Amino acid sequence: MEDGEASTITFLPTTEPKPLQNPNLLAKPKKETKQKKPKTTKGRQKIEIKEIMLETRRQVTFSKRRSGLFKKAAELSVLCGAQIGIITFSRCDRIYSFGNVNSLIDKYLRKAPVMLRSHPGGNVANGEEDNDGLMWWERAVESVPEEHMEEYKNALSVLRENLLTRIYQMSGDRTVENLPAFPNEMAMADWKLTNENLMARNDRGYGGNNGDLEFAFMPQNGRQ
Amino acid sequence: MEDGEASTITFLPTTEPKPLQNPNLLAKPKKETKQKKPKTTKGRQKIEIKEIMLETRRQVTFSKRRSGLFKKAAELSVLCGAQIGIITFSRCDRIYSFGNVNSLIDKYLRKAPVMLRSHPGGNVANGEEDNDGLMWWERAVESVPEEHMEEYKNALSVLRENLLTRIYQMSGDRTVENLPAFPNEMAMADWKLTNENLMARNDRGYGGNNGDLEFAFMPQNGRQ
DNA sequence: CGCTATGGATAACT
DNA sequence: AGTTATCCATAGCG
Repeated sequence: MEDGEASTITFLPTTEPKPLQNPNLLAKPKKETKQKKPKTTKGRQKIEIKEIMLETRRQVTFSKRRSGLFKKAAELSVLCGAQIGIITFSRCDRIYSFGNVNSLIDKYLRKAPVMLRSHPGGNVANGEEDNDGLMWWERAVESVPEEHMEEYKNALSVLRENLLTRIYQMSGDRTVENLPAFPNEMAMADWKLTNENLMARNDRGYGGNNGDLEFAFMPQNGRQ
Repeated sequence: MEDGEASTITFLPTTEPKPLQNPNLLAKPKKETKQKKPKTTKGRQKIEIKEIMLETRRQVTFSKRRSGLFKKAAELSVLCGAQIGIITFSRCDRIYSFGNVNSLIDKYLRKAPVMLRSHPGGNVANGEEDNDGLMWWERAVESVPEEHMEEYKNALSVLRENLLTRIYQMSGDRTVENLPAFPNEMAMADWKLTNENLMARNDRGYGGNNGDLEFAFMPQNGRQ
């Protein structure tokens, strides 16, 4: 179960029970015992997209729709070869996530790296690496020569500060991020903007030689 | 536009054109001009959930389904008062995101904080704060007294290292995170697991006094 | 990008 | 949890 071989769950067949017969005239003989039931339920009605006030109903809807959302995400991922991660916090702050969120967060943060304005000598685009292939911020403090320690500390301080404010500053680019506190109506507007293809970002942002040093969480070698 | 007041876009009305008439007997008189069109298109067929090989078709599907996914997410967010963030990388690594991803990443990372095993003196759960209310890692390097500089540096080094490995170590809890490289079939299995309510995490993880120091990106005061 | 037919998600009810 | 009737997302085409 360590490498996610899905063990015993049959993931693909579950989506495709595949009666492998003529797909038309699907005489679904389910519940033959009570085949006569002209109109018992009202079926699915249209509901208004507004916060559900009744607690129980909201929880049921949350569970159902979350399942549906994750299923759609899985389908999209498979169909289009995309990586998708979803983070969901319920009202009472229970977290439900889908996909390899950690890896995606890593990738996401890497896409819009923090700019380090001061760092010890040179910039990384010019190949200012250590001899063991590490960027300066990856090196242990002990390996920094004493005469560079001061600026190293400064740079590290800036790095740390950038890191702390990272999350709140990344919105400078073309992503839709200017929500005040996500007051639950903004989601629609968010999707509205999203739907308008406003958030497509193709900034490579890595390996660029713009002179500034870019910070990335993890260069290449994920330590598994 | 700084505080995300959504400016001129009319978000709610757009979702609800709301004919505000009797919702039944919706005689959709669309395209009255060519009302006779017995069967022109084959409509929607069932497709197999398998990677679409034809490039153009895959892109179209990606666009359509991504829109649908984001719409569903928005609806879920509004209906249930949940915070939802989606990160999507297309095959060619274009990123599309939904929701206040930064804030959610912050919250997500805070839910399973990095344990800092060594830091200068005391642990934060015991209220080891600076007099200006900052945790030690938030303080500038310059404010660290000289006699503590050495251990400060060590701790900062550990912090940085933890930060780098953060993303790959967080999977120790009950989240489904053990995907090898997201090889595009795992998504289904992932959703399968998800669907089984295996990823509900109610670890508070914050404010706990387990003796270890917990690291959080940003304690409380997001700088706007 | 629009249209249409249909598969599938799901609100309401057991 | 299971069922069903509805509604909506969307595959396949202009």
